[in-house]
Amino acid sequence: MAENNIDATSEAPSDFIRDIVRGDLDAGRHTDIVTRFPPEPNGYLHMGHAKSICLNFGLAGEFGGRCHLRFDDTNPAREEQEYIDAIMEDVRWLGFDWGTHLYYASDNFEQLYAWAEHLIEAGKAYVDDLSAEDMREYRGTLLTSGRDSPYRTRTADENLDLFRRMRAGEFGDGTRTLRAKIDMASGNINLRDPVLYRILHADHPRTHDAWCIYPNYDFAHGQSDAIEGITHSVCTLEFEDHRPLYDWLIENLPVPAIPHQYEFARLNMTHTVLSKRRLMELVDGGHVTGWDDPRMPTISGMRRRGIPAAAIRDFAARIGVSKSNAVQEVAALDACVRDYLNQRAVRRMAVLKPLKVVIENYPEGDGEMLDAINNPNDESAGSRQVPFARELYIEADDFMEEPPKKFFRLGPGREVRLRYAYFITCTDVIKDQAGNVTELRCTYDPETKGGNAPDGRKVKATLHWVSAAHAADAEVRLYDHLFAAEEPGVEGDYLSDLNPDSLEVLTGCKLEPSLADLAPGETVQFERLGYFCRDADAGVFNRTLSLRDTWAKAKSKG
RNA sequence: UGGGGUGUAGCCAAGUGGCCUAAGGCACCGGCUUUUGAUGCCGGCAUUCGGAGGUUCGAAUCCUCCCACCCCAGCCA
Repeated sequence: MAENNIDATSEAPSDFIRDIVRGDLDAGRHTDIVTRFPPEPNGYLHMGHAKSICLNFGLAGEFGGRCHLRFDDTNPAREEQEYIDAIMEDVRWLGFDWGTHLYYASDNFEQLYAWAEHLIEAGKAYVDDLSAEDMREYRGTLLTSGRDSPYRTRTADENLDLFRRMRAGEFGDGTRTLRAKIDMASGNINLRDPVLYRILHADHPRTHDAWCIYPNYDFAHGQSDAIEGITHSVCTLEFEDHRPLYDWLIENLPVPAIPHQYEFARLNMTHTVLSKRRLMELVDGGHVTGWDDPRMPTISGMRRRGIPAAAIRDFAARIGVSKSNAVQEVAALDACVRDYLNQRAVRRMAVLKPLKVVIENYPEGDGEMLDAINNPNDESAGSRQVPFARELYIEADDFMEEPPKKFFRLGPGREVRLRYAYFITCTDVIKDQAGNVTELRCTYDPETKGGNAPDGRKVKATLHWVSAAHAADAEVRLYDHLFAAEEPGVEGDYLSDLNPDSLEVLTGCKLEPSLADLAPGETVQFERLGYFCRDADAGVFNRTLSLRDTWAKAKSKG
């Protein structure tokens, strides 16, 4: 999969954000657009972030602008270097490049501080001594307006003095804040004198102990946008009512540029959760093996699971961007993964639940090498040699002693094709004491080498197989939805919706020899089964996704 | 009468007064092809756009009222 960067969807997406950008460009409001992806380094990136990354970098790419990667690192209490590193790796893996435009909100701390003093001098910000509890009380409620803090009328000089002493470390955490002086009666709670700075004696991953006061999101984000020259600051819907504050700060500060904020609906998907808080709980609670557990909707989890970056990009393009709260079915993502892998993944044979087969009329000894096509959808993928011999393994599910009418695989007396090999007929069924089928005795027709009968004889099924003597052993991990419920947590605790069968570990699986040298991280198709990815853990394969299986569906319907 | 949003098929989503008796994708249902019961191909799938009124020759698109759902009361982002 070297050409992971080629997207399946070629048409340029159209949505309200792109309409706005196009309009701004056409009207000459901007000659170049600049966007940004602004993660807080307090966790790993997930599918929801992927949607945002594709939007922001996509916009820059489509309209000839650029997209910055900016860490919104204004809360040292929960940010870590580990997350910064992981985030950069994930964005790059997704296929995007921020070039030299890597920024940190913390790089702006000095400028932000100066702007805070500017607001104080203009009488538009004040130092408040209210405790968090009192401030909540003064803020009012959704239905009632708030009241002015008793400290709201301090003079600019007094505020300046206090604010400088806050920076100097004279006060303890939580004892004072810097607040914008806007309107305690506003219907928009974000405008009821929002906190701009808080005291936090904490070690910051980048500035360490240089500061003990930190700007919060509202004071850092828009101003960082202005400093970087961001033209379109795209965020999610929950920030919609922060926009008046965003604009108020931009208007009241001598910023070098005027950015604008636009909001779109965040991604929701069935059978999973997309919130850093919950994903963190799954990791900390040991419900998964880590942020990169293949069942996680994190970018690292999906990567380990074998999902190609191009499929994720295609998914982002297909679902579009809107303002309506929507829940995407995972099936839509699955379709993107299958589309991509069907075209690109090389085919191999592997038997997950082996059933031994002995071809009684086949000569004993080394056997022979047979030619097998690597990808019927891509001639350039070529072919390979697969060893065939007297003793083989076939999939246990491909045999039934008493096959029902619609089952057309192997059964006593039946003839089927072994892919790229021969037609075989089952002549005898060997069982153990308990009556379990342990081995099949078959005969083959030497005339059918390669898989076709010269007499035109047809067969109803083609089975995958592996030569017993040449097979490599492997552990294969089968994954299912992490959550059994479509929307975890709609009723009760979301953890109670965890799917107890989300992981099935199969050992003693038999692989064709070429699979032994597959590179970790590469996804291939196991014929008739699905797509599988070699894990970094040698000898382990993760199932990316099964193939569509109309037989299984028909069977379950009865 | 707190503020801000959203409502188009099972799930997404185009559409911005007349080529809309409403794109496209996913899902689903048929048929054909097939050395993967995969893939591919063909066909089906909203006389209707949250509801009710109104404006207009003409409305999913404009107006009014109503209904439903989502977000906001962190010194988180």
